[in-house]
Amino acid sequence: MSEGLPPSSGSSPTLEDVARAAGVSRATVSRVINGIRNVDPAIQETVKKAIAATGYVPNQAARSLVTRRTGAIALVVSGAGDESGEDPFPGQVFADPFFGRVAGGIVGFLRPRGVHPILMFAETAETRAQVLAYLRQGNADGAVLVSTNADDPLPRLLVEAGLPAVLFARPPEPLPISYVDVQHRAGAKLAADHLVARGCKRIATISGPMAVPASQERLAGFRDAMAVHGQPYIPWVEGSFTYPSGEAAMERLLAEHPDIDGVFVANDVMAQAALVVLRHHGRRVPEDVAVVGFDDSSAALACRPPLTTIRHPVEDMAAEMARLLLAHIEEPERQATSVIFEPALVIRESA
Amino acid sequence: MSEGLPPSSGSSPTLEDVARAAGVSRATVSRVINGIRNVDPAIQETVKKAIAATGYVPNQAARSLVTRRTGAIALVVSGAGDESGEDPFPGQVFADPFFGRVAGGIVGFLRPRGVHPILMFAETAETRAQVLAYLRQGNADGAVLVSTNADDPLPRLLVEAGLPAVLFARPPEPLPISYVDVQHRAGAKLAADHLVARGCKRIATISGPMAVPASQERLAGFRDAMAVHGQPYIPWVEGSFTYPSGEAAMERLLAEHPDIDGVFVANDVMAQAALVVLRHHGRRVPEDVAVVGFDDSSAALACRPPLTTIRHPVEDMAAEMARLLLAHIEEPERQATSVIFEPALVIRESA
DNA sequence: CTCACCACAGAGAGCGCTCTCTCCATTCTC
DNA sequence: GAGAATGGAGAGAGCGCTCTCTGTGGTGAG
Repeated sequence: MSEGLPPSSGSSPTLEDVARAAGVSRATVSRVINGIRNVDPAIQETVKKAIAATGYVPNQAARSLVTRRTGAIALVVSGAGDESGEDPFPGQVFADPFFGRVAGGIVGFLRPRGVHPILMFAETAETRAQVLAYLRQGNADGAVLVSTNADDPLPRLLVEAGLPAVLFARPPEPLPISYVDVQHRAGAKLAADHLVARGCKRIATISGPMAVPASQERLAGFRDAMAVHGQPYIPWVEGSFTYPSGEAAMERLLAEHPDIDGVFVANDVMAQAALVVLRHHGRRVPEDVAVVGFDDSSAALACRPPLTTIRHPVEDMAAEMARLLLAHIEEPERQATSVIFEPALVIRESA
Repeated sequence: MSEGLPPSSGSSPTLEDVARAAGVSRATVSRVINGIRNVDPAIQETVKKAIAATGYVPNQAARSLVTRRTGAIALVVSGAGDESGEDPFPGQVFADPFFGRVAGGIVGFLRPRGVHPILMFAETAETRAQVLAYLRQGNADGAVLVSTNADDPLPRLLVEAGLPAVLFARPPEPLPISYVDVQHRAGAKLAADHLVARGCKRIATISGPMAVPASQERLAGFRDAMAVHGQPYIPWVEGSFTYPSGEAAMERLLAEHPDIDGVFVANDVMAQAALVVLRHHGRRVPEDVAVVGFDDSSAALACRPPLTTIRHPVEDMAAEMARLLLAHIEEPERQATSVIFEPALVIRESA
């Protein structure tokens, strides 16, 4: 059939092999593969047959070398800022449904575009350097960064290195970098308004860690809205977004304010814990104490009773992050932008 | 200082730039970077200074082109075998704590070795082809595969393509491919023995989907052990490892066998649902009904009461998968091997 | 003193691809 | 019907790196 020798066995066929099989030049095969420019339909057909016959697959490394694109992006979970040499692996990160939703949103957007995320963690100075080096080596074209810590230096490092990156949540320090976020204050206001509308009189709140800007916003938004309702003083305990911290916070709240009849908890995981503590103390939800969470994560549905919460469109936000990142990669001079999402009240049974 | 021109601004410095700055050849710089062979210590020092001065970072694409290694591996979650053109993105996969543990174990092992996993999903014939093409293009050196479905064709496709791969769980059809697994039968026996030792007399079980070999094994192991204890007939309802299926299964079990006093549930997520249903029906756990789960996932601790369960060393298994994969990449002719882990009973409060 | 040997460093050939530039054959314009 | 414009294909120069091969100076053996 073909007059060329079969491609040297062992290694896969190259463009050259296909070109020989099709009786055309390397350049023409390349054009057909990349679907560009003017190639005679008949020749196109011949080339496609040759590709199928040889079982040709383009070599990504060779392609990247000249295009300076890898078609991969890094999904970086950046964190605690533990500056010791130690590098405790944050296995629990994956356990958080929040991370799962982010990953899901990103993969959902990228997959149809043939881009796949490379999972990376950066907890220490050393691993941050690793991430930076990894990107500068051209292993990925850019990064989507989910920072769990306010004083994470990675966003700044990425900007300084001129690497395309998009953040989840507004960076604490002003930085020319694109990000997506949700209107935390507006969400907290929805919770406050709902609790007040329900008739709750003695309302308290469990916040997230004050080191996280989102926590500050939710707390401030909640307080502001409650002040508008005539309640400037709100009992408040700080949690850390984890289940145990939610338990502890709710216990403390009940001990200090046994008469509360409504609680706004800054995320669903802590709210789930709060529900268990309330039941344990014989409080009925929502009859005795109404509870509103934040996030509308899978935890909200696993709660008994199902949790009334503030929907945080994490998947959409994650998809938007991916979209912004691809845009920045495509157009390096593009200005940093922010995309802010609207939260929404989701009424279930806990309030 | 250096006599060469500064590297052309805009693009990053190359080996050539460093070589010029150090006054040596490209080959020598390459030797220093890769830490091989005999290079005069004085020259080594000069080269290192030049690298620091120029801010040189090796280009991974160029390196991959000649070494035929990328230093990346694919973490593939392969699934439902939905052969329609549709490709419903399995967002819920991430919600499953099991997946999180696998990812955690793999990242924990790979990260210190500078390897990062590329997250991929393969649910349809089309996406399976995508994964295969991705690997053949040399985007990753091999794959670690977590299959959620028994008749997943991907393992076979990987073997046929001669791509290094390691599976989580034994493949249903015999295949020359390495895998890790746990002794499901032995784990189920631990559960059976524990329930019997507790004094349970009317024991039932909720299994996983029969399409999954692990589910079959757990059920068979449980039945065998119970038969040894003189109870050959065990009420049984099939679930699908999800929370709602656990709810439904427990409801049905209670309806059909209201007098049961012990249940073995084939995973923790369904056990969590079962606990809620039991409480809802006024059954005390473990006083009225003892419950044993399987996996020892994060769900086990989130249960009230905390779940007695069978520990499935998922993280260790995932790390072993990664180890095996790197070994196969290193040594392509290596024989396929299996590594089977021991389960263990973890006694908490539910039984 | 000559020769073999070793330790190093440089030269240079690719790895497989993209993309510009060049060239040729048409078709169009007047 | 001559010249210009245009569609379509090939030639060839790299992209940045690794690695083999070659070359050279210094050392030990005979």
